Amino acid sequence: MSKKNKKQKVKPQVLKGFRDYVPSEQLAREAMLAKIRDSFELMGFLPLQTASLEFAETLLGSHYNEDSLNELFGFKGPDDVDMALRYEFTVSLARFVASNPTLPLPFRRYQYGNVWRVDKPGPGRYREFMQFDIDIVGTQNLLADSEIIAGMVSTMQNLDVKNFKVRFSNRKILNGLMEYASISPEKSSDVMRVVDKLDKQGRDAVILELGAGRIDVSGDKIKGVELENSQISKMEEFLDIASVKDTDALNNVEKLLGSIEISQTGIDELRTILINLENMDVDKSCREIDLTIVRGLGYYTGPVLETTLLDLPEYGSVFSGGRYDNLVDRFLGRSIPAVGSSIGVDRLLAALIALDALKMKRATSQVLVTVMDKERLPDYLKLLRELRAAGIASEIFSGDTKNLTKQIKYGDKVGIPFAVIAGSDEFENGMVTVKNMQAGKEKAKETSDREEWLKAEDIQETIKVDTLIAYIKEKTSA
RNA sequence: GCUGAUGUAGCUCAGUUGGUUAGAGCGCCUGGUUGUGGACCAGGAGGUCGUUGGUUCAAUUCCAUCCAUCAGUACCA
Repeated sequence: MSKKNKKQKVKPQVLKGFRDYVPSEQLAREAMLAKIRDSFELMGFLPLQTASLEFAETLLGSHYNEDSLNELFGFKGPDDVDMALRYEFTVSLARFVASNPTLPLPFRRYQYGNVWRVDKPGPGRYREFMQFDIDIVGTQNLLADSEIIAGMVSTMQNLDVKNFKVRFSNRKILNGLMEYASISPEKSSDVMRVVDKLDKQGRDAVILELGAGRIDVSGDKIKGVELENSQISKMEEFLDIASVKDTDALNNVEKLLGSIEISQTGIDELRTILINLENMDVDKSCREIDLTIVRGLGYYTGPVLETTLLDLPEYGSVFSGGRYDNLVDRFLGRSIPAVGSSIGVDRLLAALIALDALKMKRATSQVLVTVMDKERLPDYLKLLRELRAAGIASEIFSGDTKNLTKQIKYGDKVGIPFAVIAGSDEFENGMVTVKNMQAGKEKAKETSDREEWLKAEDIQETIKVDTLIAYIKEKTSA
């Protein structure tokens, strides 16, 4: 058949939107998770872990139909059950709360893990990705909303993210706006969706989409919401004042919508939150009221929250949420109010890597113990054991070669900062040689002569065996 | 989903106005150097030219199709 007898091979490919995390990325990711966890536990949040798979009906609720089944990783599982991978944690949290009636409320919990969505992948956007949520369930007290916002700011700060802003608004103001512009309930979610694009597409595009629609730069037609001109001009009145921030924005919107009860409630709530944030001493430069914030999700009922990186706005919101007072209804038939927010861990990680804002560690080992003389293996293992007992992460060269060149090359490639070398020269005198790989790397830049480089003195030192641990500790702490 | 662009080695790309053995740089492997990384030197592995079909004496090259990737856009519970 074919010219060569080729072995049947499986292509080593990953699914669209899925990915591997190489060790250096995973180390950064786990360091990030640890910081987030610390931030939330400092605020008294408790960990919860729920099942990755849920009944399709649990996840989708009233959306449980054919269309929505295509939008998630759903399938017929064992025992003939319709099930799906979770696409967020909030519904699972509601399910958990509904099935644990003795749970002390308010329940402050955090949860992190993978979620799965059938979305088109983009920069920092995957089909399997990690989210890290905080929520407070069982209270309408705006202190909860304020705590969530404060937690968002402090978490971003603990992650050493420099240039970010938590922006928030209130769905109640928008609900009143729908009333003001006489927009029917059927159209209001479409209108919200369009207004949500203001940031990305700009005011002109939004106005067009509220009316007859527009044609985008690629020539693609975008359907409009088909509002009346009178409705659109009322929306414009709002958009004009929405570009102003904080107290001024609230005062302006109060003039426009204050006569509508639900909007006034929303305005008052935001004022309360502002006062709380002030008393909590949350850095003003890290948060602001922005009345253009909408959030696509339909289940939000009150404050809505978003966090953007000012240096990378194209990554979208990296930490967002809001108040959802009706989600538990699905399971209980009565309301349990809740508010929460969620970090897109992988999106944020991708953004921070793109900003070069993370220290990327490559190795966990500080020391590589090389093996030159097989007869001396017990001595090498003793060194290794002592290093580890002293809390110094170490590994012995576990490859197949005795060739020292290759062992050192391995240490260089994987990024281990120190190599311990010992042969008969050292053992007979109770000594050991420690090579500083980083110093060697710098020296290599200065010299092109091999002999000179190998003889360079400050790259490695031969010291007494019993001073090895103190030596490494001193070098690594500096 | 829609619009457009692009698919040649692990990566970045060149190339063929259709013609027999498809190239470069980087990376990788081996040796120089089983007591030392980088640089250097010598050698080596690696390609169904994205898929399938069509036109042709002949297709990696032309045409169609599908698939994939990228960008924009839509949807996003």
